Amino acid sequence: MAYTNALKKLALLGATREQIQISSSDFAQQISSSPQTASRRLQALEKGGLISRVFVPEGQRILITQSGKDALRSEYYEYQKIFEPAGKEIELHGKVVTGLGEGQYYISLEGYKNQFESKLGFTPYPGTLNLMLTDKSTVLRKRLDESSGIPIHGFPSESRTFGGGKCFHVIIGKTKGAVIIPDRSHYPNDLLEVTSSKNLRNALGLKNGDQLSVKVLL
Amino acid sequence: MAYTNALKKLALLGATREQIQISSSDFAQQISSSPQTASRRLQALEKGGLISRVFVPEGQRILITQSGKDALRSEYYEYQKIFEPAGKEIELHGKVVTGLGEGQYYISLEGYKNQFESKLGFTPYPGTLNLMLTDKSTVLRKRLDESSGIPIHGFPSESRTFGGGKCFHVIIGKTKGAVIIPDRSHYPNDLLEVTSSKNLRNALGLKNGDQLSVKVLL
DNA sequence: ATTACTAAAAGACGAGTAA
DNA sequence: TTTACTCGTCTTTTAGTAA
Repeated sequence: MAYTNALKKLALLGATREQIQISSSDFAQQISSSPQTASRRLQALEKGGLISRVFVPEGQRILITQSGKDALRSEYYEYQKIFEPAGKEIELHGKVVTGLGEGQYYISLEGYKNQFESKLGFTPYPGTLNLMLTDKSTVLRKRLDESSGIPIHGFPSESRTFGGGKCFHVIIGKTKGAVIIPDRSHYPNDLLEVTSSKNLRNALGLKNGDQLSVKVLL
Repeated sequence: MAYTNALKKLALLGATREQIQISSSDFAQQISSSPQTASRRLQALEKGGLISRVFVPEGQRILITQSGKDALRSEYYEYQKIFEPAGKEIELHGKVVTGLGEGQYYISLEGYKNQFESKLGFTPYPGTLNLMLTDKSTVLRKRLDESSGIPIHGFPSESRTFGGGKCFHVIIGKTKGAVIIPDRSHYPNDLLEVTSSKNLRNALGLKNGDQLSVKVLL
């Protein structure tokens, strides 16, 4: 994690999104160093797998790799933790959308329902409220991945095995509920599934497209 | 800015909010260094005015100063810029509140009105929509302080001088408008004043307490 | 136990140079 | 022009020691 500052500069130049073209001497100015040091930094970042490079006559084209982005993101999380009030809840914002209707099915299964009742303290209404998160909140939401939350265990049935997941207590205005995050690796990360003892759509008078913000308690 | 990592660690230990007690050797583990280096870092941070220290037999009590917090915040902003989509707009969220009624008065003054018309491209409705920002958005809003925005100049009148400020284009759902930020130093930073050509309350069917998110274009 | 000094070891830096 | 090597210098770190 020594060259994170150089990596940050590259990111600010847009290298998280697209290849940027830059020479060692240009980059030297960015990080206030000599071209030699700049060159060394880029070598080190490449060696560490944080960036990928292609050389062109005018310099090099640089793109930050996934693991580079991950490194930056974890730095970002640390600063978020510093400025997050109390550091114990995060606020997510999005608009109400129609879900896939899966929530209704899963929540009504005994294997899940019992766990929700004992671990969350309420019997979930059979049906979830789906929020399409804003870009900003999608980034924030990833912090839930880092937190263990309240684990919901999977269980086998006669025909198939139902996967596990985790949930978090959530407050929607004055209403209590929970966010459900399945362990499935390909779960869309801009979708937030919220459950409560009541039908949230009716209780809050929500319709598709309405904006809503929820406070997730870590 | 060399010891920003040590400062970050202190912040993560809670030293932005309260004095934390720590010894050099404890801190050494936090920053993966020897106690000597840890000690020197703390000295350097103190010398730089980023932290204040009180010595106790078991070690020292450390609190991050305002200028230390500022340094951290500007780091935070940089990471926000990286993960902000397109990096050109920020999303603020808050709830509708009743303003002081000042907006209505000021906007109708010729000296301001003419500037709004020429610089924003619309004639503002005499009256502003006031948003009480969430904690999260209050932090985000500070990025507007760093950006120059569209300057609104102050002007003298017969009786008094009217101060200047700046504004930013803003999108509320599908409606265009502008955020107005006066230069006054004691302007509350959790309040966002939004204007548009229409009466936003009526146009969007808003009432006090309603949640609303707006996209501010930097 | 601390903090913080001094001095040896390690590491990083930039100038010069080759490709 | 590049990138990236070597090499001498300077900075930073750690170990040891004192207070």
